[in-house]
Amino acid sequence: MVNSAAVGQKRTRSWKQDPDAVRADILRAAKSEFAKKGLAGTSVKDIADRIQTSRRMIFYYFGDKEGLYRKVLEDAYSSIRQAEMELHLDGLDPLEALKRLVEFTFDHHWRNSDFIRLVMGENIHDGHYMKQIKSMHETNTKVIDQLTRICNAGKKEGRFREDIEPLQLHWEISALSFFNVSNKATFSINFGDELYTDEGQAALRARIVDCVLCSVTPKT
Amino acid sequence: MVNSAAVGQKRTRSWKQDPDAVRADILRAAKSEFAKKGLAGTSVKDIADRIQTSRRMIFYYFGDKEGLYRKVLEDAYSSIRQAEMELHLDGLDPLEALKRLVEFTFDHHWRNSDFIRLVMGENIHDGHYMKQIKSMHETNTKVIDQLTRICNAGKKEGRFREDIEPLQLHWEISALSFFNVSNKATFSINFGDELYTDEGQAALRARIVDCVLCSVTPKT
Amino acid sequence: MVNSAAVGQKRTRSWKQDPDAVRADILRAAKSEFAKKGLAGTSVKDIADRIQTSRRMIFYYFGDKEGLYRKVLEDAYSSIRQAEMELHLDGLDPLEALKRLVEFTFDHHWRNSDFIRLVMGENIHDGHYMKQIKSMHETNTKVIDQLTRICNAGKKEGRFREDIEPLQLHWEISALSFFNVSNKATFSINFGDELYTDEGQAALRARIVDCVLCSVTPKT
Amino acid sequence: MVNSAAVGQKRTRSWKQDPDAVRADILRAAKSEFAKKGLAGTSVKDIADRIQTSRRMIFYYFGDKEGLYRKVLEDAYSSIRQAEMELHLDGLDPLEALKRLVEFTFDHHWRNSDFIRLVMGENIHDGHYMKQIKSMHETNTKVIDQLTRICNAGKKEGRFREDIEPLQLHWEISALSFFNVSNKATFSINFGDELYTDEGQAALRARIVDCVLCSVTPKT
DNA sequence: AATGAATGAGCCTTCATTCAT
DNA sequence: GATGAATGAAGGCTCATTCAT
Repeated sequence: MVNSAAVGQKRTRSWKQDPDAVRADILRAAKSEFAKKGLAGTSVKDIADRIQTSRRMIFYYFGDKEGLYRKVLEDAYSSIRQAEMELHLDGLDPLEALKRLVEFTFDHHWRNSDFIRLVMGENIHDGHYMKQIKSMHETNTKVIDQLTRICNAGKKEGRFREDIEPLQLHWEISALSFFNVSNKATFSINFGDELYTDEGQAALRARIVDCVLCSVTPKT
Repeated sequence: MVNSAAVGQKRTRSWKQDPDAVRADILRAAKSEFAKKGLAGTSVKDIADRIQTSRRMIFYYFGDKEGLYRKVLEDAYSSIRQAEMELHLDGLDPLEALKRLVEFTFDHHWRNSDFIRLVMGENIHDGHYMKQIKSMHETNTKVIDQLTRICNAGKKEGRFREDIEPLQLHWEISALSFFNVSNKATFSINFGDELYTDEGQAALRARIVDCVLCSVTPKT
Repeated sequence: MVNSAAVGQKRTRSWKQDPDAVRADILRAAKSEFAKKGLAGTSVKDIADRIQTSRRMIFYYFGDKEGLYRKVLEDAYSSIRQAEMELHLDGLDPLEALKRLVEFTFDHHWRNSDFIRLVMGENIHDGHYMKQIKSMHETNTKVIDQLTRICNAGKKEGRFREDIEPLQLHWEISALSFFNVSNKATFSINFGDELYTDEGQAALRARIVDCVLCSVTPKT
Repeated sequence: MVNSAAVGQKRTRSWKQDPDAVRADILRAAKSEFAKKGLAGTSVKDIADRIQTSRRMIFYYFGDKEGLYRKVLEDAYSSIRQAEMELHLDGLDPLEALKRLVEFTFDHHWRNSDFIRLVMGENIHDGHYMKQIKSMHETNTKVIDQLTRICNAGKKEGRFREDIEPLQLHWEISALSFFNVSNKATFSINFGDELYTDEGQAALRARIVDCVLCSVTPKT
């Protein structure tokens, strides 16, 4: 019982090791665990047990638990931002561009709930670990730049209200898309899960597109 | 001397205890700790050390750590819902009522960040502990009922779109108000804190009121 | 094998626990282990295994390994100094008093080799932990005061050289008595153990008494 | 980046290696580390990190940690003994020869505190590792032979007491010279550092020369 | 009603060392 | 001759919890 886990299972892979593959394995498992249980709630053993590696390897590659966590966080953010950049919205009709951005964000967050949970965890820690990641600020300004271009185009055409702030707009889109995933559990418990069925999500998606577009449109 | 901290867990108050006061103290400290560090990240010792009580008392009054956590969660929710009920919106102009509800929710979440964090924690656990609290569902339907009355009044007057769903509307108000608090840390790190100054919050508040009202208003 | 130590032996004492006895047990075992293997070389498990206690108790009573070490060190010093104070040398003939002090120190160090080893360990750490013990300096000045009184009496009678410094004298007595114990092992290996037989020690004892007395006596 | 320190163990020198230079580097670093922290207190990583080598190299050249420690110990002793042999005392006036030997030992120990600390460490281990070094006994008898010649000369001239034992005399000289370095830290803490200033050391040096010479001189 | 003492299980981390080329 | 990758075992310490009064 005591030693069943420690001695019972030998778990060295027989196939020749590829360090990068091991690192990637660890990162994948860690992302999932940290997302599900937070930094404090996840034990290094939980992560090691998910893949064919010993706990020792995690420290070998990432120094310590927090180092691993930081790397997970960094990777998660950068892949999100990269995806955002792959939308090519410049040149589109401003309202259409905005619509696509909202839809993309909504869908993307929905498909990347691990990322959302990671961010929730960070907010519980007041962003303690994110502050330590240098690349963060730089990466994130790009998304605002993109939105600024859309707003400027929209304002020039008179299709956007003059007082629209790109940062506020990003906040609004994020809020609606983020909350949809972040609070799924408690919202379902409190109010039933009708918003989280396929139809519910489709309706919600349409609604928030509507809401955002409406909010930027000048009142006649 | 060396071990004063270690054995010092027993440093209890000398003055005669009031059981209810001790319970309340524990709950207060626990709420703050759980909010700040989550269930897993908080140790019973952290809580005991904040007040003049021994760890032992926590088990005495609440059975175990999860029991305490559940109680904290339950109390937090019920006090939030109670506040919502103290708004007397019936009879008001529907748009005015809605405006007040949005403003109230926004302000209330802002002032109760511990509650927000607790809810975030629960969502990380998929609402595991909230499911165990019986009173939850019942309490929460009231807020929907309230909104339903507002919507019905609004639709009757032709001031609200016919396709407005109270549940979606609650979701929308919640999303905007919740995210404002829940993601303050990461949003600030990523985009600066201009949205979180007094002016920034005032602007945001006005904006989401505008956004919600706009989204329920029939298009001309 | 792995679990034989961990699971095999249940080691709760059946007789009612006396906290002070447990503390004392731990301190005794720790003194012996730290003396034998130094701070780094001793594992908390080594100490716990010597007595009928779990590793956990050591942390319960002493906070951490260093806290225990500090306490061991403090106790060792204070009991040595206390013994020194129980010699009543005032009023004796100064040379006789000095002789007795040398003999006492020599014998006492010999009988308390754990103390000597503890001090050696501290010196390897540059006295790092001893510096943290407040009581040290105060306790130790007493032994110099005692020696000062002897010197003053001796000088007044013209039996001690005028240039004798009590601190140097203490250093000299300590050096000879300390080294006898501290370097027993290496000295034996290098030069045989004839100095460490009963006869060898008796001769050495006589010799250092002679040496010290000779060194304080005025040259004719 | 995060794990640069952890995986960074491999940061070896890029320039073509000279095996002897690497060995010497390792030995130098190891001597310093073992002296400062003892065998148990020193980790192989500590040593590797001081020089531009991987932990791996230490095992490559020295087999294991204890092998390295033994080599350090052996080298330290042999270089000390070698220095002692380079004094050419034969033919000098016996008292002068003895004086020079005392002064040399005192000075030499003072300048080689790492050696002293290594010996302290060995004594804590009861000379466990020194016993395994074959060359030890042989090397060390030389120093006694030297002293025997001095004593014989002195006795023949009637300038030394007849009962002086060279081994005891060596012990005495060693004790005073060794303790001066070995217990510097604790002595300073307990009694202030006046003995360890330049003046203090000069006075002490003179005093122990005096003490040793006095102790071998026949009483008139 | 309240508490001091005690504890098994588990935590993250570091250790010296070896495998495999 | 030299090295990057990997590892079993043990390290100190903290955890939520219960025993016994």
